[in-house]
Amino acid sequence: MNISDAAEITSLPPKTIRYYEEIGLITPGRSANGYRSFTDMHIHQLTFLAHARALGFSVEDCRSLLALWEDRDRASADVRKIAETHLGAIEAKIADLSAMRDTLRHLVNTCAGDNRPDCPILNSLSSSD
Amino acid sequence: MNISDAAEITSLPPKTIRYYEEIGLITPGRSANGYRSFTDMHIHQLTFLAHARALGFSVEDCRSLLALWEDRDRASADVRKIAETHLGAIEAKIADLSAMRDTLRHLVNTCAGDNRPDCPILNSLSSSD
DNA sequence: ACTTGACCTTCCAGTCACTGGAAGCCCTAT
DNA sequence: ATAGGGCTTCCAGTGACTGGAAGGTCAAGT
Repeated sequence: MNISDAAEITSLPPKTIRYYEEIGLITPGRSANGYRSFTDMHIHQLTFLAHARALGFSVEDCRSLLALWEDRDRASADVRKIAETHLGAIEAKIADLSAMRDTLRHLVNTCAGDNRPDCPILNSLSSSD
Repeated sequence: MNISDAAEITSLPPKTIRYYEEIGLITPGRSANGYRSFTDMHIHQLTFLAHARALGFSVEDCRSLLALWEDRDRASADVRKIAETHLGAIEAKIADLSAMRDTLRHLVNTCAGDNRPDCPILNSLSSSD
């Protein structure tokens, strides 16, 4: 299977698949003409990677998760630890963004948004407290 | 005022201040010895930038906001538009992250996290549906 | 046989907003 | 004179791709 088929099946761009090979996440074979050749195993790996990335895991986390997935002697605790750490990071990011959202919402709501220059948004950004 | 004083006052790293000059956000003068020289105006600008960045505005948004701030004939509508767009982006990001968080939380909660290899997290990542 | 067009390949550069580090100049205090 | 700290510039790296150029390969149509 060539790269565009793998791309279609996994919904990953060909560029991304090449990148994953470059950083050693997958190692597809090569056909006689030099084209990458993807087997079902590679498709499974790419699907796994796509799902993990969609959950926001870093590529390095994905590397670890993929290794655990392929290790029949893994402990689920190792997987869970990675997931918990990531979950914590996501929750922290949500908290940060929520604080920004609240502040911004307030500022947007108090700004007239007309032709006049007075603007609580700018006032807030320039205030030193 | 030298860069380390400006950095302390604004809580911005010296490197960041140099970067802001490099990309044309600020244009501090130079002392005879070649050191950057920061006036109150620059401190105000840097403070403004630090606040805007803390609210998640991109550097390019910051450039626009700074220009509006310094334009006495601005329309607050222009400021508000930038803020609204950014607010929308933040809300979208929160929605994305919240979906990830919910999925991850569920997976983490259903994973035993012990020495056994069975792991709903890996099962979920490898499932094709 | 030839051409067209869609594939595929590699390699280089750019994204965003810094951040680290090296090499070297400047200033003050001892 | 020297030691230290602060300042300068420049280069490279971060994460995870993404765009584009230059060129090889393949199948179909004429």
